[in-house]
Amino acid sequence: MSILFSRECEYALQAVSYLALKPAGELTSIKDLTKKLRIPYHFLAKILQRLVGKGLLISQKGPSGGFGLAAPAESITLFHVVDAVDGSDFLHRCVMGFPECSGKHPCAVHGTWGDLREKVYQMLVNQNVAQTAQEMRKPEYRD
Amino acid sequence: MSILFSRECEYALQAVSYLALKPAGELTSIKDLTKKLRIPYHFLAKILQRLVGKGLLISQKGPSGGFGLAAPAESITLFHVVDAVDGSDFLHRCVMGFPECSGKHPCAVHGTWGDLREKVYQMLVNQNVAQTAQEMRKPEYRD
DNA sequence: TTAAATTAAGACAAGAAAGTCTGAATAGCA
DNA sequence: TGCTATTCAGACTTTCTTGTCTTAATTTAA
Repeated sequence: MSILFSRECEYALQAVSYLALKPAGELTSIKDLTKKLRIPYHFLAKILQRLVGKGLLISQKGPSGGFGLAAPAESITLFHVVDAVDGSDFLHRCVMGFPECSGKHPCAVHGTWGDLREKVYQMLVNQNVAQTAQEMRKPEYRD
Repeated sequence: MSILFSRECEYALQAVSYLALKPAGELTSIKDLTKKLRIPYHFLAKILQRLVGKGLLISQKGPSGGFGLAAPAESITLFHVVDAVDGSDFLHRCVMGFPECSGKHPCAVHGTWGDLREKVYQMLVNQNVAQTAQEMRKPEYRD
């Protein structure tokens, strides 16, 4: 299966949301993150490094080092994260996989899916990680 | 990446749509199907066999054998095909991958995604393969 | 009854995604 | 300085998906 985003992308969304919960400037170690989220340590490390490379996160080595948002949480949308990890091809591909499907040669659900896809896009663009962070305040995520 | 359905599922949707174009009862060989759709022969064979197993298609061996729909095209929806191949987990999973996300502990986009997902479901249920078959009448798919 | 055309079945291979491990680099601190 | 905690980088492994191949079974028709 495969629900819109790769596992890596889902992890990225969760991790960035968690970081958005911390005061700006505070760094969080991978160890801390894996304790809250249930994401394999080394896999998460790789994902965070990639997000640093994309400019979404900053990092610092050494004791009291870790990762933090590179910009205010309000300014980072879910789409920024998705685009950095999975890219945005899903906004263009035919849902039935027809290579010929396009505005000129639409498949049977081209229009319907196009509308829905646009709404998914709006959802991702309108939601910033300060908002999704609220999720992490729930009891399931507390120490 | 991963746009909602697996490659196998996309191929299944295309193949069933193509079969829906033929008069009821007429059988189509794998060779014929691969000529129109650009799907690897043996992979398509495997997919068709699975659809026979699921009761969506019928098959017959030997010369002039092949595959055909097991029911009237109007009665087979896209959802029947998707469910047979990929299952319907995508109707339940959290789009951000939070294991805890549910009606009781919704994530930030739980509601928004729930609405969109329901619309995707409606799209699949309301579209039968007689309708999607029309797509295949277009010049790109003619001999 | 034999030959040809087809599906059936399942082992195998290649590729991609997910996850693991190790060693190096860096930073803080005693 | 040297110790420790951390990220960085990349090779490696495992698992899943996608695709290929081979052989058997079935059907039709000459």
